[in-house]
Amino acid sequence: MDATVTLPRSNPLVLRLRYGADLDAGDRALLADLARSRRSLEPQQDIVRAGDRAAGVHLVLEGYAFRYKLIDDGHRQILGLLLPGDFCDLQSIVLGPSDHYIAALTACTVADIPQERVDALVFRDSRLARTLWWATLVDESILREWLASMGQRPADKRIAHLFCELLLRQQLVGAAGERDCPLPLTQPMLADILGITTIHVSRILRDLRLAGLIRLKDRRLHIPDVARLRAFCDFDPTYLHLVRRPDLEAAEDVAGVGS
Amino acid sequence: MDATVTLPRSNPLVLRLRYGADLDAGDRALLADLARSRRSLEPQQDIVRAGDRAAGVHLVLEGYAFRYKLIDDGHRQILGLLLPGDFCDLQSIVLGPSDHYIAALTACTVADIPQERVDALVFRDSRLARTLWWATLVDESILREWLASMGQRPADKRIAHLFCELLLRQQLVGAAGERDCPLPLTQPMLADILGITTIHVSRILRDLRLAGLIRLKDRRLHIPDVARLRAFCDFDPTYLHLVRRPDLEAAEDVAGVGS
DNA sequence: CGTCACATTGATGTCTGTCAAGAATCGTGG
DNA sequence: CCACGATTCTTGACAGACATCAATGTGACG
Repeated sequence: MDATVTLPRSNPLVLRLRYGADLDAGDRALLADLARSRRSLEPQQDIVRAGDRAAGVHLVLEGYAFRYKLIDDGHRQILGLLLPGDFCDLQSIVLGPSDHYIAALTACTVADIPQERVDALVFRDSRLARTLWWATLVDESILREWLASMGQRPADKRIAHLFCELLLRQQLVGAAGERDCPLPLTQPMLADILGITTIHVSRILRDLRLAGLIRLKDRRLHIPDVARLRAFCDFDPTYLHLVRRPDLEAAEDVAGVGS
Repeated sequence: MDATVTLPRSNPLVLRLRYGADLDAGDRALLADLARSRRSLEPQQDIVRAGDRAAGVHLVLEGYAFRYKLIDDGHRQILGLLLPGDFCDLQSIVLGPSDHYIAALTACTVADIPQERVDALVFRDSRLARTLWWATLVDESILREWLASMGQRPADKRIAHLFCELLLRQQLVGAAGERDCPLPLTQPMLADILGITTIHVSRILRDLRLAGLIRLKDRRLHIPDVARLRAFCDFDPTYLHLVRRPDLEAAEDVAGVGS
């Protein structure tokens, strides 16, 4: 619960957005500047509440956060995990009040960014526009994968798939090793992510442990053989969109980016 | 399967995007112009294939389309339905090759729009930028609701919730009445949407019919008492973001929209 | 008229949920 | 340092939802 997620040396936002576009020093400076006003949050503290008028855009700098919805007054469905470098509610500048909740999972540092600043970046500078939009689209892509997982994968592979994703996403921001990463998720949280009960999470984790696929200790996840776990759950990282595409440069020219 | 979805009198794209921003005549003309090159598709014909280099952006003008993923070679998970006025792959101008498939569900008319044209609109004109981005963000919001539904609602309420959503989304583009709308989904399709088997879909539909909540005839869905069905499945349309927000105008001023 | 996909129903099995009860862990305060 | 409560985590017994297997009926279409 209080496992501290390592702070990457560089700005996690810049680390993440490398995959969105090739940013120059000026772009990076603009991005880094967004993270100036920092705020610390307790675990479980809400960052965004559904229906609230958006005061600004929030960015996770340290720790984990998560999105969730409440269904039928009592059931909570976790909709996604937010790691350092992820925007919580970039969409609010367009959509307005959020339709879901966002809360700190671990102790967190977040940046509060005034709407207008992001707004100006998004709708004036086309390369940054592309990059910030890219960030929301990757979110959407991850949601599609989670939905596919929920619908078609049995619970054990669903957990395994989630673990593969978390290892990789944390590696992106320098918060994980080759075969291990922080995993500050309690079993009740995992249950809400996977749409199953805590009790089942416990049993499945035991089975995965017995199969030698994972090891959990001190709120860290160890994966002895990443390839084996990936094969087990049919993990294909394409949906994270981590490859720079050669054809994007051409598209950027068309859009008239040439600084 | 071959039920023809009514063509709204006005351009469905313009009808849909009304909720994204207040567009002037010039904006509407630009949007309408996007839909000039039309193409007809057979049911089940793929519009976008995962991994393919994106040739352009696709827009549904008539009929239904759907997104899906294939898991473990054989299991298909439907990730969303695309109705007239919905972009299939607006995200491709930023993300590149799609990470999922998109196919026609009924006979469809789609517009093929060259990447560059959308690209120019998105990254040059800030009001249209906001509007097109809005469209993708609503997609994302619907995905979150589907995921929540999948994780926390039992199958019967999941179907009911889907039906409420479909009735409303079709009303938006003038393709539905007060209490009925086209429903060109076969039971195997519904099964893939809900993550259950065809057999179960059949039984659940029977139960809903016996409960007097729905009637299905000639590929149309009739909902005798919409309020009752909404109550049954806890349907709250907030996630569709159909309200214009007063504070957006202010934000638009900041972004320098005032044409 | 035969084929094929869709739709319906029954019998049975399995995954996951519910109920119940301990055990382990952790933060807090005495 | 220990005690305490509060979460977690774990395990068992049982029930229910949904899957699988099988069979039959229906309708569209060549």
